Amino acid sequence: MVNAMIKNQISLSKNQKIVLDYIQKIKKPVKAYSILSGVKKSGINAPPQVYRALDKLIEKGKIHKIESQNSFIACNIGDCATPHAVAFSICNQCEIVTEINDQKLFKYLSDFKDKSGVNFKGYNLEFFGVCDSCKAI
Amino acid sequence: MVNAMIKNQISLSKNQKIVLDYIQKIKKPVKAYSILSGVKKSGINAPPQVYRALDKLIEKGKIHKIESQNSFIACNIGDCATPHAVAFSICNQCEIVTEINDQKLFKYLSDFKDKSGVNFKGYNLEFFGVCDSCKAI
DNA sequence: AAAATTACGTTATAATATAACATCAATATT
DNA sequence: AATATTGATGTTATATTATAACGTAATTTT
Ligand SMILES: [Zn+2]
Ligand SMILES: [Zn+2]
Ligand SMILES: [Zn+2]
Ligand SMILES: [Zn+2]
Repeated sequence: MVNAMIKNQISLSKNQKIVLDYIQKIKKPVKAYSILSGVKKSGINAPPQVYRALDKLIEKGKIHKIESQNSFIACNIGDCATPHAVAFSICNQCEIVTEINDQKLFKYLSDFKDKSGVNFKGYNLEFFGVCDSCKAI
Repeated sequence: MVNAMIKNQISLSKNQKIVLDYIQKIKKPVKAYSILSGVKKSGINAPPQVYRALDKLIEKGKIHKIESQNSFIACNIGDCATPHAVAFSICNQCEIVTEINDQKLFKYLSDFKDKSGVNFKGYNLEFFGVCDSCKAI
């Protein structure tokens, strides 16, 4: 069906919408159990409901997991075409996370080959430093 | 003291040695509670003893944490000068992890500046793909 | 030697994540 | 339309990962 392709790009289930709305509202990375607290009033009661929604939202490129923090953040690029090829900067002081959208960096990493010539489908890059706001203090 | 500099490079406490020996023996990434099981016979009884050793070994560049797996692996480069500037390849099928030692990649990442010109002290990069052995199957 | 720092041992608990199972809803297949 | 398949939900329980807190011991610095 023609509509299937269009629909697949955007269709989110009820719980997925609830969780995504919450994550997008919070501008910072947020942890699974904070999400659970935040969406209890919307009828989500238990961890599996949150984790299932998170998994699907990651697959669909709507959010990303910040591995070094076990936290989740809304995609800042808009439905990342490649949800497993992402880069972030993380402030060591305030722990704010910013998704990096740099085509040159993406190309460099996508083209990278290791010493045996193996090229990789995806990558997760987390930069650590001190953000401008924290530097100013 | 002059010896301090020399000593600091290598000195590990008793528990740190036990944990490092175990991780180096296992060639694959290993999880904290597997380490705990593996070193119980050496007199380490409880999680905090393992996690403390892990923290110090990371600081000292002897091991690295694979964030996407919550696992730990011995440094393959030899006391990484910058324990928080590391890159790995991870096979999606067998989950084997290889530390990448590529000066060009390191320079590229160390020199990287984001859009506001901020440069970062460290980074953690995990590439995902299929390793040669798994491709052969 | 005294003080300060680092490491150790132990108990308990916090925080993160998944297994398992029953049910419901939407979508394809016949 | 009935049936099969798939995806999503609700729920309980449990597994996995990690740290808090406290007292003691060893080591290093002054
Ligand atoms: Zn994104
Ligand atoms: Zn900051
Ligand atoms: Zn290393
Ligand atoms: Zn493999």
